[in-house]
Amino acid sequence: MAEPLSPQYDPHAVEAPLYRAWEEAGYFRADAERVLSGEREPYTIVIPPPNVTSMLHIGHGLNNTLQDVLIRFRRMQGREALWVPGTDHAGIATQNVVERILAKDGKTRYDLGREAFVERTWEHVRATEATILGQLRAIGSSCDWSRTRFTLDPGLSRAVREVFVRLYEKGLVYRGNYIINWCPRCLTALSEEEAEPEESQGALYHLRYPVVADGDLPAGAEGLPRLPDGRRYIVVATTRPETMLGDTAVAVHPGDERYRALVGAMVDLPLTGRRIPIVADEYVDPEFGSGAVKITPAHDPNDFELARRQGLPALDIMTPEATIGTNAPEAFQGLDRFEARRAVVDAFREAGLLERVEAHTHAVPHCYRCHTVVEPRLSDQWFVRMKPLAEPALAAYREGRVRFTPETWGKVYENWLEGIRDWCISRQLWWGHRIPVWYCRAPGCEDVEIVGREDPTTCPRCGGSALEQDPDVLDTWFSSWLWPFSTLGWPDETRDLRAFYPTSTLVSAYDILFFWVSRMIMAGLEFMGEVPFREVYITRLVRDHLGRKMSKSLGNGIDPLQVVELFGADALRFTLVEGTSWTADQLLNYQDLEQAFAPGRNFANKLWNAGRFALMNLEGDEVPRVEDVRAELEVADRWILSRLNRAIAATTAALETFRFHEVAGTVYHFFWDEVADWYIELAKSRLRGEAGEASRAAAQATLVEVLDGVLRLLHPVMPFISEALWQRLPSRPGVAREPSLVIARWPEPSPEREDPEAEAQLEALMELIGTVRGLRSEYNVPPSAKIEVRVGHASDALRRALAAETRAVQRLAGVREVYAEAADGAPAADGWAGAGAHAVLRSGADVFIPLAQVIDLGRERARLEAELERVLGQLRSTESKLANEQFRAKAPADVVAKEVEKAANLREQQQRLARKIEELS
RNA sequence: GGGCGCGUAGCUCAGCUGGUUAGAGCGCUACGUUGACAUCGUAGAGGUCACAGGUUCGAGUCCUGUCGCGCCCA
Repeated sequence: MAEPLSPQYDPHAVEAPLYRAWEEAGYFRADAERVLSGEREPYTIVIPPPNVTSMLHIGHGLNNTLQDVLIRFRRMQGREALWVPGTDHAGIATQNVVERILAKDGKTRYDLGREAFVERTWEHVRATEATILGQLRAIGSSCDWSRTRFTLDPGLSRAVREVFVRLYEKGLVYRGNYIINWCPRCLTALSEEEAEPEESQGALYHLRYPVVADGDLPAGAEGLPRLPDGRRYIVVATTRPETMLGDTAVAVHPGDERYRALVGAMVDLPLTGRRIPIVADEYVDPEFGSGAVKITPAHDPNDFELARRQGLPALDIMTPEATIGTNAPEAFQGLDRFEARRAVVDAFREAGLLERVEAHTHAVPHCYRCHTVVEPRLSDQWFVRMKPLAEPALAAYREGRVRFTPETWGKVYENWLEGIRDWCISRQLWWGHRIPVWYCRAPGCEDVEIVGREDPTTCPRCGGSALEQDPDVLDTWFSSWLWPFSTLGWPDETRDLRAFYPTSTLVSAYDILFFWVSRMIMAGLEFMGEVPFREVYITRLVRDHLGRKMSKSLGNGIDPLQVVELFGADALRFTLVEGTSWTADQLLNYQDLEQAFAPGRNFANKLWNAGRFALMNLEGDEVPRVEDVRAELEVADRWILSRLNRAIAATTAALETFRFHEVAGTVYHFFWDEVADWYIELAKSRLRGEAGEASRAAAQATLVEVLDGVLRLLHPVMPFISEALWQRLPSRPGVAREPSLVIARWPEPSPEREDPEAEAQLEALMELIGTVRGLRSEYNVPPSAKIEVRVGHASDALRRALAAETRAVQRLAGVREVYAEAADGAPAADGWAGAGAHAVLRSGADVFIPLAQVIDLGRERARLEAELERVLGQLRSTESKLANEQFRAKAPADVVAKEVEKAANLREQQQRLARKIEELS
């Protein structure tokens, strides 16, 4: 060993150099040839490309750690593992960020102009992209960096264009004047998914619209209430009174008796001098408010639909900035929509037309990027017809070609697809994929749309060259939905595409299930004819300790790099993996990183020290293989090898079923509770050579074998420390060794190492040691005082374990001498005479510790009586089960047998305890 | 309004197809510098598994309802 290891694990000394070495060795690079030749089965993950807006947060830390766990696991299993990394240009978000930077110098994007602004954005993006990829490396992500992609790369841009053209040609992309979600701050259209509803406390305003009575009162108006001036009026309720300036009708339900006769009549729309009709439509809920609703087609999606059905005009009264525009009365023009609301309400009140105002909570849509209240707006936009794409995506799920874990997300996916609406894909932004559509400006060619794979130069109708490209760009998700195949080279038929598509697993948080996951499935089926991935693992979100979403504005985020800095990447990863739940978001305290991440750091330190101890005891020796010392293996050796077998099986099963919490927990407990707490302790004297060379060699062989196994199991979760320790393990003659854990073989359980007998022996031994320690503690026997222990009625297992591990028992329980009753029942030395502490073990054995000086007979009796009470309680419950004929008749035989055995065991314990109590009386 | 999920120890959470008087980490208490580790060790306290019914030989686990919390969709 070159130099002694420090007693404290220092992740910084280990992580960066190891990562560099792995990368240089090319371990993360996948080879399509090995797949195409049939040599290896592929395992592919495409990263959910982080936005290039800024650095990664802890949620990315979780998501990418889980991907790395999977990819490392499969790589070790011998799959051709490809993890495709990359980033997303994030249209609105990135443009916003750069605009904010410009704003600091008092500039807007218009000051720069489109070209310069885009150039400026590229600068920003190049910097953040590098930061992000660096962060992924820092947490240990084993991505194939040679395949790094960006959604605006030329190749991916070509894919976007190809897809647009194909969908256009199929009639699935269309342009139209529809109502869309508009962000008046970002000044762009948003998709349905990008408008996030938020509960907010608003008001329901009940407004009076006078019915027009030129001469005769219209039929049906007789029952209506009157204004002081005698006019009849109808009441409409709205949460957005300012939109009344754009009303073009009042609607009632056709079956509503109150208004039936009024349909076709006109009302005077207050403040505007306009007259609008009363129409009937099924959409109106007669139970809501007065049963009459105002219709504002240009500013409400439902009203828009109704207006189309009814052939009503739409009157747009707002500017793109959501101030009142020129279609509204002059008095309101220029007011912001919220100012206008107050002004309209005031005007109604003054005119005696405000019936009442009541508090009303409702969901108001907000821009998912800047949180401005979204304004439904009528405008020309590009859409994708989604129904034809959704149907195959539904079928793929229902036929099991794509599976969700946890499977409850499948239902959410299904639900969304069933109610899918067309997707608005145009954005009034500068940053993104320019829409590949040109319009001819020549007279008579106004309706010409030129859509093609190549930029057009002339108009196909007039042959002129007065062409103008659509100024808008495409929704970012219109490029990311192609990610699983565009990153592999599509639309070219590349070898990568053939080798690695469909990918294997997608890991994504639930908040982008609709935005991204579902759409990728649709795109995969449409353009590749196959699902983009076989399985989807949906992660929960990381929140702060108060359950709040982490956000910049709250300042409650956690920077993964800071965690790496403080505790190491392995500690970060372990904490995240261990804390992963299928059903609950993960809470982490940003104010107390120590509390949040210490478990991972402590575990790393424990690993380090156990490894350090082992290495100190192996140094300079040629350690044999376990197979070569089989005859010398002692019970502890056989026990830990058997336990290793179980850990291998459990870890593998947990990884295969995405039970990440169990992956971490299994390795943690096996290592800490069994290897460190028991095996190493049991083996210490042997490793020192106190039990002879053969015993020492057997312990060394076992120790190396167990460390080798557990480090392999640990590697996907804690790649750095596992590799650091594994590299230092001594090589064994006849054992071929991979150059790195990254590409080392994943362990498999070997049936011949299963050893229930050894497990039984160790279980009995651990119980005995635990009991003795408990009694010492009970009577405050100082750690330095060596005591005597007498064991009676020991089971075979315990007797053998005691014989084999006398020295260990002495050390671990602070025992001078253990006297075990012989197999033939001959009493242990001095029998049970004198004052002392008594116990009865589950294994049926009696324990007696002579403690004449410290024992308190009354206390001892009370303790045993409490113990007896506990045993009796269990015995009662067991016996009542057995006394129940239904139980005997209906419960499975093995369950009954277990209860019978348990009862016998408990009865034995009960008798022993009773006898001891009697002896003390 | 429709749908999904959660409520288990002071805190964060396990508990997979119903079958040990319910577990872990952190925190807490007592003791401990035993040559791997005080980022540690040993022992311990701490829970009517939200509540009420039901199914079952048997319910933290399945069903129904109630209360509380959260999310998604309209």
